[in-house]
Amino acid sequence: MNSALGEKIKKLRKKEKLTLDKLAELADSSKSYVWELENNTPPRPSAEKLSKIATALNTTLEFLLDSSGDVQEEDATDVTFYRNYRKLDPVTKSKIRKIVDLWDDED
Amino acid sequence: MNSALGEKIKKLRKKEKLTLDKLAELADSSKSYVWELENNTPPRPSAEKLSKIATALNTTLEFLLDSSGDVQEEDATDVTFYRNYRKLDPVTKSKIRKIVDLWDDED
DNA sequence: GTCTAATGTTCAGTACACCGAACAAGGAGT
DNA sequence: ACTCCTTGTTCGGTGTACTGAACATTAGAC
Repeated sequence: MNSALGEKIKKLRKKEKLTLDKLAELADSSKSYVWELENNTPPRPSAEKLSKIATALNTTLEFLLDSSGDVQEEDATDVTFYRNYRKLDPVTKSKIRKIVDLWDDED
Repeated sequence: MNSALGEKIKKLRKKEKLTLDKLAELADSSKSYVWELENNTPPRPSAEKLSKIATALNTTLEFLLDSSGDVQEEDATDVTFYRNYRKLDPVTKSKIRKIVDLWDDED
């Protein structure tokens, strides 16, 4: 079904210059399974495993699962941005949201 | 391990006034399994299932998996905000990021 | 070319995800 | 009380996630 997942993982792993073994270690997994993820793509991998793999690859689970296109060049920055944003207090958040809404409207 | 996951799902489901059956249907699952998720908490549920459940509950997988505290009151808005943000073009994104960084610095 | 070390691939086995269907417990009527 | 309907719970079975260890391949070094 989701053969894109494997491609993404492999691509990101290469980008980070990690071996199967190393990624497996970082993600608390086994290299054999990481290999299967990249090539055979098991139908329903666990959220925990994928989540660990995602953080090891500096991306998010949501990105890995998203069936939409690639992009990913600035994915890492987007992720950290969101992490920072979420830690802000509600008031600041809403201020930011308003600003973004302005940009979002023109079109 | 993660008994918080079950609690979160149950809480959110009640909040959305959904029955086990309804949530299962929305999330393409079975009520028996949703029940297990809420009570027995299986050790490694699949990312896909949890992801569908997350969207059915208007939250994100990351939030469900996060072992940190609750918050969640404005989780829904945060989520949609991030979804909107990601669709913006890189230039606009970086402008916004700069703005947020300003707020992030005071502390 | 050979040797070695690192990386990648395969395979068999155990534990569990996930489902359908049966069963139990409310709850609202009468 | 009893009936009906909705919701929640239990249980057995099938397929597969995930692992460790064996095996294969590649890449240097000599």
